[in-house]
Amino acid sequence: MKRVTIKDVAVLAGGSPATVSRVVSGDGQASPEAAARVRAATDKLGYRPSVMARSLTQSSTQLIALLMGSLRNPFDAALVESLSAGFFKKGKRLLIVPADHGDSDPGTMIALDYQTDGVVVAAGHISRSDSERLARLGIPVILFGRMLEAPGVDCIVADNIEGARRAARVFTRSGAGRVVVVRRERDTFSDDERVEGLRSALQGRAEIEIVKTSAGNCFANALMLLSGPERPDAVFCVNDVLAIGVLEAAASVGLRVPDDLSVIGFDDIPMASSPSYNLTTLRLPVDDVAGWIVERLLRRIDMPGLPVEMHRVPTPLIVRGSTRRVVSATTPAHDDATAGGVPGQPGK
Amino acid sequence: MKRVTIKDVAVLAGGSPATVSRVVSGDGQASPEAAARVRAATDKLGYRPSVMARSLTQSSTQLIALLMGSLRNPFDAALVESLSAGFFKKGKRLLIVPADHGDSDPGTMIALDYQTDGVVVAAGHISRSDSERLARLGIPVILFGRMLEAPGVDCIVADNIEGARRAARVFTRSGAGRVVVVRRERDTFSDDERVEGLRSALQGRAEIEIVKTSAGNCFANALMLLSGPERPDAVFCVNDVLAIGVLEAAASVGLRVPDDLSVIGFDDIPMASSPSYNLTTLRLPVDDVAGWIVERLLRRIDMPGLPVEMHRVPTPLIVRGSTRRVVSATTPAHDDATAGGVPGQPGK
DNA sequence: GCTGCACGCTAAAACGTTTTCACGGTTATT
DNA sequence: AATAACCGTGAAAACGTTTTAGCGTGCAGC
Repeated sequence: MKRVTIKDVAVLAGGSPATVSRVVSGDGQASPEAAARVRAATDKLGYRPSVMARSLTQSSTQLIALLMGSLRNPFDAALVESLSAGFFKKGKRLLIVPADHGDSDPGTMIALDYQTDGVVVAAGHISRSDSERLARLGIPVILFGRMLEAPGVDCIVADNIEGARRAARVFTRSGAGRVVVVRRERDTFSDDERVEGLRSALQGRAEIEIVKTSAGNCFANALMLLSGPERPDAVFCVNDVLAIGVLEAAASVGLRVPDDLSVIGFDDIPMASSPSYNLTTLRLPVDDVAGWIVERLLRRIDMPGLPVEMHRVPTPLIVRGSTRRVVSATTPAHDDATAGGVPGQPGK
Repeated sequence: MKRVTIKDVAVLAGGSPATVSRVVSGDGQASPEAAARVRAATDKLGYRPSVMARSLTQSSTQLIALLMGSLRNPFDAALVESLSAGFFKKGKRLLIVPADHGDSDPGTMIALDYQTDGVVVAAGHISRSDSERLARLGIPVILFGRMLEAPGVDCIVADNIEGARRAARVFTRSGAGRVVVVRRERDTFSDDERVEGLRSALQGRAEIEIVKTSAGNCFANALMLLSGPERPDAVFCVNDVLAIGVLEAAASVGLRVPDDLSVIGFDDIPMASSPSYNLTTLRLPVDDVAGWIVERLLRRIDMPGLPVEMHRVPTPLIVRGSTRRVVSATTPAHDDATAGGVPGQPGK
């Protein structure tokens, strides 16, 4: 019922709390006999130091706040899983903060309340002023999916523009004249970059229309789009979930993919490679992203003075069955539609 | 750089730390003027009480440990999201502990280290001895997906047996003679119940074969199964992800669903209702599960003496296109294949 | 005009650690 | 042989809160 404290261990081991502390932390020096006695006592009592008490005297709580939004998109779920495993291995614990609601405050507050060692914004949002406030208090922040220039804030973002360009090249090469871009309702940094990248690469070569939709309504919207009079030749979706909605709508109205319609997504979630979708997409490698975040945050916690880093993670084009294979005899040299390498499957 | 403490507020407000504490906690009495001065000071300094320090004197840390395994299955991801939102609304924070590796220790340890107010085992595992240890220390535990009789441990489990029976009824009614059960490689409490429920309901009416597979290999295994000489008439899968693998294999070998093959899954993940799968399944209502867990854990934290509760959540059959519609003229009375009600769609 | 009481507040103890400081006792250096 | 360096240890301070005990003050009741 009552917690076993360092004092209990001390009296059982016949020493002082200081000695016990030194033994369990492993740092300080203690005589072999004392250490043995302490060790025996801790084992017998099942003693575990209180992180709460420890973090009073030391600065670190070993806690990382993870701002996350919805996990409905499998990519986000995978990212959270990968982050959680990565940090856990390094002895850091994740405090999860739902950041759905656009308000950025909760994350900041919790980071302060719990004296978090760092903050990761995985699928949520945080305002500039909040991140600056955290940085001022010496709490490092890592942003995923958004560039924000602020002291102490590192960013990691997919190479959206180059990815979108690769998609554009696939489209133009197969002679698409009408291209539709499907994006989420809320404008995000990454989505903006993706459509802007596509638009700039398609400049003049194709007519572009932009459709905004939620994941839930994507099927219905795509249905309307594809059965309308001005049917597109190609659809670029800002993520795979939307792309799958489009594929389903296409199947539903009897359009053949890729003959009648090309579709390209973004992320390369496991579902994208399932036989019934077989979606061409730009891969956003989850484990690379998570790995970078973990490593970078730990390094910055170690040395807070580090200059900020803006990391772009490459987005290789994964060619599957939702786009036409081009025979690549027509176009002369710079054939890099399949560039970027295809390093293994997304899942394990 | 330096944390603003209650003392800083006290000197600025011209009072003592005790007064400040009483004002911010709202509990104690303080004169209106003093309260105003304190309030002004906290605002000006941006003071936030340290949860760490607070939990030294009080018992509660407002932390809940969440043991979770992989989030690859959308159901698990949705559960974590729902739990996180639910607890957050109640002022509790979630500490996530990856419990993939079968070892149960990490969760227990972390619960102790951080003096967690409670533990939720969402998609992981915890041993009997560990949960008993936690209970002995006054840390409530809630188990999802597994029944474990231990003091202080509440359990919530899907009504697997009744669900499986409903599936069995659909199969027998459409005259299935060969039924295959697809389950995960690792035996879990829920999976055991599901196959046992099906088996007992099918007793003598059909030949049953059991196949174990991982989600990743499900497609390949189903391919072999369906193209073999003794093709089944119906497949019952222990979750929707597996069922979708089977559906894809069926499509791939040219089997028509439901004419040549009936398929039933479990969970009712959003994907199951997508037009290309249209999977008949047993719904496991995520938000109900999460809601019960949140409410139950909070109540038990409030009053630790509560008798343990074993909750079964109903699993209504959701009839879609992967099973044959029976005209229900043949069978006499107890036609409850579609019983249990169909309360709305799974996602929002 | 005392006693008693409620009120507003402060000083100090407590929570469970880590860490600094000091103190003997060895052992090494001259 | 004296001094220095070192090692193992314990007492005590510190971390930022909450809470208990106590201390004046002013007001009502006798």
